[in-house]
Amino acid sequence: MKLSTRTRYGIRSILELAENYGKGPVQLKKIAKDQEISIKYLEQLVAILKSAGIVNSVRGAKGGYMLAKPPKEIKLSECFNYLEGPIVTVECVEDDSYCSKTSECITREIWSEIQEAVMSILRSYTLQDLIDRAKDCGPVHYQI
Amino acid sequence: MKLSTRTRYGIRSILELAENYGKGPVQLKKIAKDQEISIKYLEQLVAILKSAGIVNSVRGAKGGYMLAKPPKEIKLSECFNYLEGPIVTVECVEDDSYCSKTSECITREIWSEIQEAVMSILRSYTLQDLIDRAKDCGPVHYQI
DNA sequence: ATAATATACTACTATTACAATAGGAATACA
DNA sequence: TGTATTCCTATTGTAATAGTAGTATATTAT
Repeated sequence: MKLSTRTRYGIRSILELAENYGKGPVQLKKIAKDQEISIKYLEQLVAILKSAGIVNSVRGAKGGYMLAKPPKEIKLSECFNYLEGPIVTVECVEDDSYCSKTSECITREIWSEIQEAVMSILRSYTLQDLIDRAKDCGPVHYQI
Repeated sequence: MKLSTRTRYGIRSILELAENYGKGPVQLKKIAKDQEISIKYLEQLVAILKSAGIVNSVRGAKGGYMLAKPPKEIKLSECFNYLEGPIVTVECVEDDSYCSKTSECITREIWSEIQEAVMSILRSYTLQDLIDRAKDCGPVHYQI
């Protein structure tokens, strides 16, 4: 149950965009340097976020990326879902028809419970919450 | 964040042992058949549980495996930890020295929170709870 | 004793998902 | 026109998971 680098890098990048919300596009070159991530790998991560509608892009010179909505309106759960993929501990939790016994399966209930607990925590934070808390405690560090 | 088959098969097997607690050893041959798992693969999973002290074994003809303690005294969290490995969303959650910024890192707090939520759910169930709930709702199904 | 049954141990192979690299096309600005 | 940037897609590398195989060792039953 380790987070993938896709999720870790992706969220670091989103937070950098959140800090710069309203200040025009941020180039991948800058994010790559700040976060010490390969720019080519970053391109792919950001593509996921773009197709998810979380970020917008401007092509060409002076282009870059920006959040599609104010940080206050983006929940951590959204970002997580697209980067890490839907949290599915076991298939049957999402797909009733995966197994004929879902309605009577005890373990399935527990995986559902866990999944819901994780999502509920992620839903409770917006990007704005994160950058605010960062400011409260001094310099911004996103080591996720 | 999908569970490995190691965890899924492992817990299914443990539950079968829990059902048979006090009735002498259960052979892998039987578990393998009941749960539709390769017996050779099962050997390895059970070896993990044995070295963890969760199950005991009896060698030779009429041998097999059994829980080392009553189902009531085995928490799901224990089994999970040994099978899936410790839940570590990011390294820094467990290892303060992993990063010099842990004390000021906001995202780290959130991963800690999630990790603790998952563990607390797993800690709240014993194997006995699971087999009891199974009996409440009819035939026993462990499709985990 | 010997045969049958079962765990114990160790090595190997296959498959998959993740991580990262690479090259070039399209777009926009100056 | 040249430079900076995103966009697209193919390829490769790497590590973890999943599964197979063979043989050794212990116990029971005949």
